[in-house]
Formats: sequence, structure tokens, C-alpha cells
Amino acid sequence: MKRKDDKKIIQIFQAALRLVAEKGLSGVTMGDISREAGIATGTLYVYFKGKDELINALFAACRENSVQVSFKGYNPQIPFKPGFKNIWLNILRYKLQHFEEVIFMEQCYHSPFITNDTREKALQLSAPFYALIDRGQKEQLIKQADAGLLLTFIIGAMNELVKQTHYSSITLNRSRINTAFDLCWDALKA
Amino acid sequence: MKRKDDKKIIQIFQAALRLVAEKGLSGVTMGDISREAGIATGTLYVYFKGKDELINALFAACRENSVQVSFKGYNPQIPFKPGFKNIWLNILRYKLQHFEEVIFMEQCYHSPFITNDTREKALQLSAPFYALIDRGQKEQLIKQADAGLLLTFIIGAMNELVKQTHYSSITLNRSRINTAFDLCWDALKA
DNA sequence: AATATAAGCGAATATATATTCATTTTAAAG
DNA sequence: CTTTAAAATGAATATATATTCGCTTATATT
Repeated sequence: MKRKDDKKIIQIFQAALRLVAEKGLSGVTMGDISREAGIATGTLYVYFKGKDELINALFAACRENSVQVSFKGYNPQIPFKPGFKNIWLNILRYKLQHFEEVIFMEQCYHSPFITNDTREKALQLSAPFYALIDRGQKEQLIKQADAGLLLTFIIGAMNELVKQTHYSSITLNRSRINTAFDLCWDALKA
Repeated sequence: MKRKDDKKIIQIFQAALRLVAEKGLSGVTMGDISREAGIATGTLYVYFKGKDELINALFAACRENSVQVSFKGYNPQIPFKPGFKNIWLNILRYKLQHFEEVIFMEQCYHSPFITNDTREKALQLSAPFYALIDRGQKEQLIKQADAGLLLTFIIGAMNELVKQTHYSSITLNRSRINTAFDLCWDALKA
């Protein structure tokens, strides 16, 4: 007896991510994915019921992974601003290093592939971010505006930064990163 | 003899926009578009050589239109901040009223449909925005950071705001709009 | 009003893509 | 080492989609 190979799922996911970032969700076929992953097309159907399931599983995996990474090293003991910056940098680093995920998630949001259930579950994972904003507001450090609005601002700006960085191939050096963070912080601060 | 009908092109474009916003670029077929536009599938090919040309033409039209609208009412005579806010509001209004275009443009960017040529031309239309930032910097009103970075911030935050508004169906009332603008301005101001 | 010319049509065709399945390969268990 | 069950394969099939084309309809021009 042979066991399903977890490594193969990762191969499949990475192949799909690479291809979607390059050609968009509309331009990627099951055949493309299998070729890029170095397996036969039929094998995809051993791991996933079909294209829908594959895309939904990948979407969920990306979302979970990204939330996990964001709070790495976060400790509520340390003061808000450095703690916030740590998270901000975690997210930025992650998105720069996993550019394909940024594009994939963006493309997915308006595709018929993603089910409402998958969407819902992704949304629920945002809770820690709301809690973070809440802390900053309780400490009177950031504006008393709707947390959703503030998060929208932070994430929207960062996503666009990551995309612009990727296309322009301007290297995002330390100075540029700090400038970007200052823009973000000045926007938020009370 | 019968002439090609400009109104029909608009019908086709609007149908395509509606469908892409709903189902994503990957989920929209030529058949869908013709049905939604109320014409026969073959007629699409009277107006466009094929799907590629249709998508590229729509992309270019959206981009031109949005730049046009942005600077409506702008007058370099009036002080920078209200002039800037006017433009910011123009863009926000436009994006809220033409949500399908926001999604369509986003989806297109990473699709194999859009040619490099189309992409290039879209980029060139950004010149007036760079000029605007330049003015603000010369007047010492906004930060002396790279203009591309500042624009990225403004546009990224706004796009996300528009999307979040649409999904959450939180109405963006005057107070919320002003809060959002303040976030933006506080980020930029010197 | 007659004619010419292009738009408009949609079923038929060509093409691309997802999915299945009979067969082969792999590796765990006895 | 043999057996066995599941994974892996990829050509074959089913399905979906883009595109074409012979024909009809509309309307400018004479």
C-alpha cells in the first residue's frame, strides 16, 4: 500500500500559485498545474475532487498561513507601537516573499470558484487583527475610527505596495520600508 | 448600408463589466457577454476580433475614463489641500459608482488577456497624478518621499476601501468618507 | 422605391479544458 | 519475497467555450 504524499500537495499548491501569479486565474488549466507540478493530470484528481476543490483548498491554506505568520513574535507585554510595527513587518515580509499568494488571493475573491463557506472562514480569521486595533485604541495611541476602516487602510496600502514593488522591481530597502511604515503610522496615530 | 453602433459597444462593455464583477474574469464566456448585452454571440465578432481584443479595449476604455474623471473641477489656482481632496473625492466617487470597473481592472492585471502594450499605455496615463504629488511636495505640504510610494499608498488604501464598502454594505456616509480622507491626508502630510 | 452594403443572427464547427478510467507502478504489511 | 491496496499515469472521453459562416435584416445612398 502506498500513502498519499503531503509533499505532493505542497508541490501542487506551489505550482498553482506560480501559474496564477503569472497568467491569472483565468489562464490556468488543470493541465498547466499538473505539468508545472511535475505530475500527471490524473494525479491531481487523486488529491482533489476537481478544480473547484483544489482552488478552495489553496485559498484556505494561504489565508491560514498568512495569519499565523503575522503574529509571530508578538507579545502583548511590549508597548503597542513596536509590537504593531513587528506585525506590520511580518505581513510585509510575508507578502513580498509570497507574492504569488497575494495575487492568487486577489484573483480568487471574485471568482466563481471560491464558495461562500470558504470566504466566511477566511473572514473569521481576521479576529486577531481587530483585537490589535482595539488595544491601540484603548491605549489612546491610534484614532478612534471604525476598526474595519483602519484595517482596510493598512492592508490595502500594503498590498498595493507589494504589487508596485514587484512590478517596478524597485528594491524595497530598509529606508523605503521605514518610509512606508511611517505613512501607515501617521495615518493611524491619534 | 448600416453603421456600427457606438451604443452597442457601451452595452457590450457594461455587460462584460457586470459579469466580471460578479463571476470573475475566469467565469465569463463570450456567450455570457452576448446574452447579458442582449445581442447574438456572432455580433460580438462584428465589434471585436475576439475575446482578447474585447478585454483589452475595455481595459483601455476604463483606464482613460477614470483618469478623465479624476481631475474634473481641478484648478491649480486653488490651494493644494482642497484641490487634492477634490481629486481624492472624484476618484472615490467614481470607484464606488463603478465598482465593476475596480474589480475588472484588478482581475485583468494578471490575466494573459492584457497585452504589454495595453499595460504600458495605461501606465502612461498616470503622469498627471505624479505632477500633483510633485506640486504638493514643492509647496512643502506633503512628505518628500518617492511619489510612486505615496501614490501607491493612496490608491491601494482607496481600492480596498471601495471593496470593503461594497462587501460589507456599510454605507459610506459623509462622516466615514471624511475619516478615510483624514487617514490619507495624515499619512501624506509633511 | 430600388440597390447596395454592412450589421445582426445563431446554429454549426473548431478548439480548449476538465474529468474519467483501464492500466501500471509503488511501497507498506505479512 | 509475495501479496495487496492505494497512488500514479496519460490517453480517451465528455464538456465547455471561442469562433466561423451562410443567411437575414436594417438602413444609408442613389
